[in-house]
Amino acid sequence: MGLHFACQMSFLALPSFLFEIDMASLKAVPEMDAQEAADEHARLVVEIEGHDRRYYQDDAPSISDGDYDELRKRLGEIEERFPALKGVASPSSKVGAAPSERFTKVRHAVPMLSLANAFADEDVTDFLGRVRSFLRLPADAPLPVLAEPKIDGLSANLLYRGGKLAVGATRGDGTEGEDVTPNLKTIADIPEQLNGTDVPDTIEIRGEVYMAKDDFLALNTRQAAEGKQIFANPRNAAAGSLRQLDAGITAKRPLRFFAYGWGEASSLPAESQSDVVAAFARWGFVTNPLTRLCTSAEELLAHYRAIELERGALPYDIDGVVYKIDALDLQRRLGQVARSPRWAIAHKFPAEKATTVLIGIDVQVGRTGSLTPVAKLEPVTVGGVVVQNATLHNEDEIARRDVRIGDTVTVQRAGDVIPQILGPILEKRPSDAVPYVFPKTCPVCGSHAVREVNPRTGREDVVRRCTGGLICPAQAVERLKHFASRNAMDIDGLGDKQIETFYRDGLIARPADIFTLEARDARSLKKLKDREGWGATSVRNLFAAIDARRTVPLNRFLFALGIRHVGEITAKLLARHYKDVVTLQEAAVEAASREGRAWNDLVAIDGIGPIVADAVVEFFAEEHNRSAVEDLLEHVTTEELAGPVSADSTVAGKTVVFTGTLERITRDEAKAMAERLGAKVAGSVSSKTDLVVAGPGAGSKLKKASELNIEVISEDEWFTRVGA
DNA sequence: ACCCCTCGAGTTCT
DNA sequence: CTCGAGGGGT
Repeated sequence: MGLHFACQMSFLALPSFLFEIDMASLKAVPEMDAQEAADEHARLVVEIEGHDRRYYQDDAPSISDGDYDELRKRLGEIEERFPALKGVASPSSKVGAAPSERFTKVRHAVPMLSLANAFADEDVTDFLGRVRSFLRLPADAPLPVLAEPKIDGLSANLLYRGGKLAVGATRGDGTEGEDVTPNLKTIADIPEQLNGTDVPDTIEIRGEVYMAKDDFLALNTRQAAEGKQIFANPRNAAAGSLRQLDAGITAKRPLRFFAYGWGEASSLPAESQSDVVAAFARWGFVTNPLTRLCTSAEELLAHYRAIELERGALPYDIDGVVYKIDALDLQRRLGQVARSPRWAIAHKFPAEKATTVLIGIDVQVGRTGSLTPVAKLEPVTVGGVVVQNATLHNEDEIARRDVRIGDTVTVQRAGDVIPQILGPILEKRPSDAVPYVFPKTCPVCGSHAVREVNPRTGREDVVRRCTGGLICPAQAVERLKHFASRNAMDIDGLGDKQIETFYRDGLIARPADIFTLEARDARSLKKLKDREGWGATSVRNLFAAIDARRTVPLNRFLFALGIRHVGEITAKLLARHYKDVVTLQEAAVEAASREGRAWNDLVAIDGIGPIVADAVVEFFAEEHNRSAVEDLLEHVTTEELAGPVSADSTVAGKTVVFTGTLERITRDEAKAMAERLGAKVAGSVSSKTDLVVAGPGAGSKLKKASELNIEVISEDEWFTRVGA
């Protein structure tokens, strides 16, 4: 969706007010009038929900448990005095009796990870090679791998306590899903009670909820006959059926379940993936019959091809084959990278392709000024979804593929999600089609758009950027969206749509304007609540959401500024090193001269090199950026980044350096292990290092450690210390 | 001087 | 999710 602005939009200078909220001592509840109570209630709801989200989803609570309890208590008091405020919108309804309109969120005890993908045979052999080298297994050592079809459904997590189904949830974002227990209980393949002598006290069973193909067709026939919604494919039908608020409806839908894995478990009935899954079958689950234990790459690939041949004849949809290292001790040693395990991979079937006509190319302007071409396509169904847009990435990509407007092009959904344009079908090219000429000026503000030259490589950057900066309305809007977005300032109710209209109407032009919105609205004749689509409640909620972010963790604030090359992680690094914005700004200004300590300090931070440091320096060198930050700080207080709240291991929060040859595990394993225990692994010894683990052959790092008086231990001592 | 991995930035659709 | 760039190690 492109932005459509009147091209010559004047840059709006908005009055900036000093604004202070009256955070004076809270009134005793009985003295409040209904309006005050409603206001405070709304404010508390937003604040509590924000904390909940940070706690459950981001794993980064920003207040103490005690303070959080205070907020909940205050909310309870107000609701007791003004029961009308107890609504579905209140987080208190989660613990209260009122049934929520949505499903309750459930946090998975062990996150539900996603799998890395393999598309070619080579990716599979690479995977096995990586596993062997990570584990230091010789090429001829046996390495059993379990292969099973990847069912195209939705994964679910079933928590059994004492053998009884306690909670069933969807995968959600992997960390937190929705509680759909009553719905899952209607599925015949899901036992409510597990039978067996080796059933653990507590175990989370994981598997796939799906709908068989013929059941899906029958359901659609029935739905059509009753004039109800028909589903695009079995997966959508399964998802729609599972997420019914009325479990009675789910019961009438022919859902099935294959068990294939587990999350938290108080104990396990076996020491290999295949044996544990076999135990699931004994306990009463259905497991997939095409599961096979293989011992070589050839065998895995043969099984893949066998399944691929049988694919059409199978009673359910599948989109690939999953390979899992069978031995659980090896799985544990392999651990995980980012959010997928290193011991499993999904070998996908080739993506479905379709052809359609390229009817146009839009150019979007990003917050950094980047011009991104987006293909406008004649709508076409690919993999069960109608695709109308597809990114063309950049200028070079269009030239490389030589796609022209009017061309018939091949489209596929890569990794099953993002549509990709593979290229034109030349035989179908209209005779008058001309090569696409990428605009050299910004389509929104008309400024020159240039490809910067990378100072390191001397090569041109792939992206062309609008040089309009401040005067480009598209950039201004995108920056504001970024500022308010969930991982940045996280201002609820100030979404993309709102920002676009507020900007267009001159209400918000710069970040600081967000925080003066309420005060200006109070004086304005044209009130927000009179705008179309707005009411008194939504305005109150918005102001409450804004107020809730008048204090934010420094890392969020820095990320929100949108400094080039400073994303979430780098913002955290900066926040950890400089305890407030002013300190960072002073350091950046000082570093501009490259004399004195400031520049060296900046580049010394692990993860920050000259390019990133330069971006920070340049940001604060701009007068308008400094004044934007200054104005923001009139309204926003930053707080220090809370230290990593991690496992109570002895090395949690410590910075560890591994050096020399490690004999029991590889370097990668050591790093993964330390990180699992909440430690930060650094590459070189500095004053920030807490612990050095040295193997034989350690050299300069060991010397440096003793100079700095840092504790050095051996690999064996490391294992003792972390209790492994 | 390269190679690998992580991070940033941009994107689609339900 | 994917691509390219940046950082850091070899």
